[in-house]
Amino acid sequence: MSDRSKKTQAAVLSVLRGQRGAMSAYTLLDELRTTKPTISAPTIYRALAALTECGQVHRLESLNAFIACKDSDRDQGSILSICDDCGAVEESVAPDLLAELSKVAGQSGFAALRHVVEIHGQCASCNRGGAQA
Amino acid sequence: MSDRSKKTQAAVLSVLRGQRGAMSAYTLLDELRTTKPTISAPTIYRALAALTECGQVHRLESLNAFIACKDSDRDQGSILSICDDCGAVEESVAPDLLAELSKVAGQSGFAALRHVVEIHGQCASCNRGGAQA
DNA sequence: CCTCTTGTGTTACATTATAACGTAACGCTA
DNA sequence: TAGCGTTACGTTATAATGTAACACAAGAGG
Repeated sequence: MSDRSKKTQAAVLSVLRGQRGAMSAYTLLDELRTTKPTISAPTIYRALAALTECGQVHRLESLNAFIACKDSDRDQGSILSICDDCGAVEESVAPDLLAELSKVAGQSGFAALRHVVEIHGQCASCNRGGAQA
Repeated sequence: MSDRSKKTQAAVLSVLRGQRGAMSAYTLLDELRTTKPTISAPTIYRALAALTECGQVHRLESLNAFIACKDSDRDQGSILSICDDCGAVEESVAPDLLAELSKVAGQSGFAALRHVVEIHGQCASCNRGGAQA
């Protein structure tokens, strides 16, 4: 993961950080191609995999999209709140709750390794302001 | 949703019920084509949408796959435990926990409408038996 | 039987994701 | 800086997932 890959990852991260919401891999690709026309889908996916692995990027499973991790909640499972109106995503950290989830699943002997917790709804401003279709 | 659609949905549900784990839409399609060769992807997706809507089928967002709802926990959000080794999926119901999740997200004014809670790990038998790659 | 509604099949395509492989860049050692 | 091994990249190709649009057919109701 030496240097070139770090540069790719940095570029990816930089684009993601410049977005208010989540981006699909191909939107990201289009964006990156404006500055680096030869970049390809596999490269993007490799970078995203590495960034997700080390907790700097979250994959939104329910959107097939990606977002830069805002806080330093690396390696702690996050709770992601997704506004279905404006696309904004908030991160929350609540290790106790995730532990509770593991416990519920564990009642049958299930050993939890990774939590996917995504909450769809309306963010504060969309909720207040009424529908912003 | 009259009659024909119910038959399609019943067929889809029947196939899903015959599976131990989750199925992708296209696996389902292949399966259904053994008895009804003309059935098409859009039809499958329409049926899955209706069944998901009314709580008889769960969509596994992190797998892009579907599974029949086992219990009568309709319309209550489910916690889905997915065994990464054998593909088995367990459902748990814990309304209190989902409410807690809503509360955590709600701290910023977010209004939760739908919870996606999927836990990856190992089921009891895979965990006990060691890796069954 | 005729018509209206509704779901279907078809076609076509968009979107998301990855396998495979040769090559170019890098990093190290001397 | 030359040589060499490693690693990530670009390319190509394709797999997998999902949906828009539209004409047609099946069933419901008069």
